Formats: sequence, structure tokens, C-alpha cells
Amino acid sequence: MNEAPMVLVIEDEPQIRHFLHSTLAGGGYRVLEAATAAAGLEYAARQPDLVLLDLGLPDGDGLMLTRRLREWSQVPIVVVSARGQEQDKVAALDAGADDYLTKPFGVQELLARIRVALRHAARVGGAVEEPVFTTGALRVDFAHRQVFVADREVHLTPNEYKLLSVLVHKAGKVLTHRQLLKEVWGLAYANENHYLRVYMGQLRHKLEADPARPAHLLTEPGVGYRFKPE
Amino acid sequence: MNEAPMVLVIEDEPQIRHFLHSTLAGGGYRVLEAATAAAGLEYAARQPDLVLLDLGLPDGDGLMLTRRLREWSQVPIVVVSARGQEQDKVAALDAGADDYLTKPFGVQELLARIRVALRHAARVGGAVEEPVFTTGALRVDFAHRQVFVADREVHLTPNEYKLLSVLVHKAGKVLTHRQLLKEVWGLAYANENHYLRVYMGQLRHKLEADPARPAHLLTEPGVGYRFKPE
DNA sequence: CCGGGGCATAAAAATAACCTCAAGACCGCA
DNA sequence: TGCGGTCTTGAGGTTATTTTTATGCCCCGG
Repeated sequence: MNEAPMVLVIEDEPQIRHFLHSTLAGGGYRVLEAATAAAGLEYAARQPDLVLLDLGLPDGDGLMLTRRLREWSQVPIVVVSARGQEQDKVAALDAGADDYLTKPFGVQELLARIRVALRHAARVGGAVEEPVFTTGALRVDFAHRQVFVADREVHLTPNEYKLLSVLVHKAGKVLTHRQLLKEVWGLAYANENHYLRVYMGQLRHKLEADPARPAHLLTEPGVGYRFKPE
Repeated sequence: MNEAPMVLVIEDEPQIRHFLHSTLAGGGYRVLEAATAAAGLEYAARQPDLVLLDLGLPDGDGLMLTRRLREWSQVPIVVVSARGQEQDKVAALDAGADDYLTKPFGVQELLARIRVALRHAARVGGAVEEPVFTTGALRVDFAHRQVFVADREVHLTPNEYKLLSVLVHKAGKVLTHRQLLKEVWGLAYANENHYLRVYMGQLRHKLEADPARPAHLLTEPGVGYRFKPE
């Protein structure tokens, strides 16, 4: 999440809705408002990071909304309600809500519970696959910043690694001297063609079976270099 | 989970403890009981599926227990407490608790909230952390905050321990100077690279057989450091 | 057949990053 | 207030990396 998390507030009473809005905005969240269950469901399609739901809605039940939402979304749902009966809580929680606050509740507690719910969501969402590039005997593990040739780890210096990264990320494509120099060394070095010769040589030496006859790190005479996968 | 989920109950009052035990057993859970924070931490190493914690413990604070647990475990923690002050709730939730119930609470609500917590944990899946990490002669016991080299305990200062923790938790990965400094010392120290050199030196001195030729605590020049398991 | 451009390779020089040691500041505790 | 442990800071020496310099190859055109 690179921006402020977005909270969808579903609450029919304008007064409370505005109160929640300002509370959340004060807590650093972006806020989306819905006054009815129908509108809430509508807005949920915009994929908010959390839903703050008042159970006492006029049209249709908040419970039903929870269930409908859970059919396709795992967004955290924090319920607030005037009704503090145990059976209400159990029903809401079992319907898919993640937390249940009884009015009146404290602002700080609400914010703390929202933090908890977002913490959970972040853990689930964060399970991204690790990017690993493999071709022939070469393996580049970007997550670990490790490079292997035939299962033997090869140590690369920062510049060597950067250069290889750029080439591998655009595998198959020809990259001009200028492009490579800009990516690895920065704009100011865009004409230092000799750097490339030196570093390509080092990479070939470390990665290629026969550095003089490279299989992957190819020269495109007069233009630049190219990484050729298997 | 092919068996009944195991709940660790940490509660000093025998009466309440027994009550919770029978309630949970009635709900189909296996139960582990601990009467003190110390015992709780001990039992937590057995990797229960959920921790039910009473904040009003005699020895040490329940809050501290929560934080200690969170250093290495992501087990859901449901707090029950006689204290219903908002600041208590916020503190517990921010320390890492997943839910907070104020006594007196209903049995059905407790069970429902436990179901919610287990639902979350199930979604995260097999991300269970081992309470102790072992590789070669090195053993790190996160539950007890103890470190051993060849079965001999080694004393680490707080910063040394934190640094080692971060490295070990991401074993194999290269961690940049910035990342490490942020984790251990905080954002404000993100450029104090020299700290890392000093502390890595101390860790090597204490943990490595040959500090000048480290086997696990490796330097990635120009980038950061990496813990390499066996 | 010579000379120049583009490329490859090796190795020296310069620079940057790192390690070690140790003194002094700081903090919690008796 | 003094003590022990820990953290912070600095200086000097070492190692790794980057940059520069030098040399040779190959191909092509004059």
C-alpha cells in the first residue's frame, strides 16, 4: 500500500457518518461514504482496504450485506452497532465480520481495531511470489540478490549485478550502450562506453562457460548488448 | 489443521482458568493452561493455534508477554481483561493482540471471536514460525531470547540480539544497510552505516568460529549483509 | 600493407567501503 | 553518587570495488 488506506464507511445517520469520516481522516485514512446497504455494496467494488459498517441500516440488513460481501471479497469488515446483545455479535462475527464494536465506543479504540484489521489484511496480501529468473545453467534470484551458475553461487559486485539485472529484465531485447550506462551508472556516464566493455567482460568471465564465446551476454556491434535466454 | 485447534490459556486465577478450560473444551478445542507469564511464554513454544491471555497477571505484564510473543510468533492473541479503559485496549492491540474482551463477557461471544481469530490464521496458512532456529553450531531460541554456540550460551546485548534476529528471520536474503538500520535502530538512523560495522563485528566475534572469515554473517560489499544458513 | 575504429582483456591506480580497536558518553540501578 | 554494562564515536589499517591506463585483436577501407 503506497497510499493511505481507504476505508468505506456504511452508515445511514448523517451525523454519525460525518463523525466517522472526520475521525478516520484524522487518522490518516482516505474515506468513502455510503448511506445505504445497496450503496455500500456498490462502493465495495472499488476495493477499499477496510469496511466500517453500521449494523442498524434501514434498507436491508447489515448482516446480509456482510454475507454478500464475503461471497467475493475478503476485505476486513469492522462492525459498529448500537445493539450490544451477545447474539447480535455472534451472528455478525460468524457472518464474516472481523470485529464488532458496541456504541458508544472510544475513537482511539476504533482506530486501534482498524489498525489490527489492516495488519491482518497486509499479511495475507503480502504473500507474493519471489521473482527468480532461470535460463540454462544461469539462475538469478532477485529477492535474495543471488546469482548461481550450475547451482554454484557467484559473487557479483554492485555494478556487475545492476548491469546483469538490467539485461535480464529486458531479456532478448537489444539495449544500447547509452541505455545501459544510464541505468547502471546514471545520466552523467552516458558516454563512458568503455565501462561497459570492462564490466561485460567481468560478467562473461563469471557467468559464461566460455567467456570468449558468450552464449547469453551478446555483443551487438555498433549498437549495444543483449541478453539472450536459452 | 487435522486435529482440534489447541488454545493456550494464560490466566492466574484458578477459578477463571478452569472456567475457560471447560468452555473451550466444550467448544471442541484442546486446551493448554499456564498460570504465569513466564509459563505462558514457555508453553507458547509448543505452537498453540491461539493464545487466550488475561492481562492482569501477577508476574510481569501481559503487555510485555504480548510483545515478546510477537517477536517470533504470529499466533493469534485474544486478550481478556477486567480493565476496560480505552488506553488499555489500545496498548494491547498495538502491542500485537488481535482482539480484546472486557470482563464480564459472554461465552458465546468469546467463542465467536476465537473463531474469527482462527479464521484469520487459517488464511495466512502454513506461515508458522519455529520458536528456535538452528544451523550448524548456532542456535537461536526466540522464545527465550537466548543464543547458543555449540551448546554454550552466548550473551548478546539488546542491539546485537535485534540485529541477529532480523538477519536470521530473513536468512539467505541480502538485507541492505538501510533496511537493517531501520529495523534495529529506527528510521532516524537509516544512514548510520558505521553502527552496522561495529555491531556486525561484535556478532562475528561472539558467534563465528573465525570472526575474520565468517561462515554465516556475510558482508555484501556496497549493499548490506546477509545471514547464510548451513 | 598500413591505419583507425570498435571491441576485448589485463592490470595498475584511485577511490570507496569495510574492519578493528578503544576511549568516552550514556543509562539504569544499587 | 558510583558502578557495570551498553551505546556511540573516531582513527588507523585493510580489503573490495571502481576507474583509468595500456595492450592486442579483428575487420574494413584507403
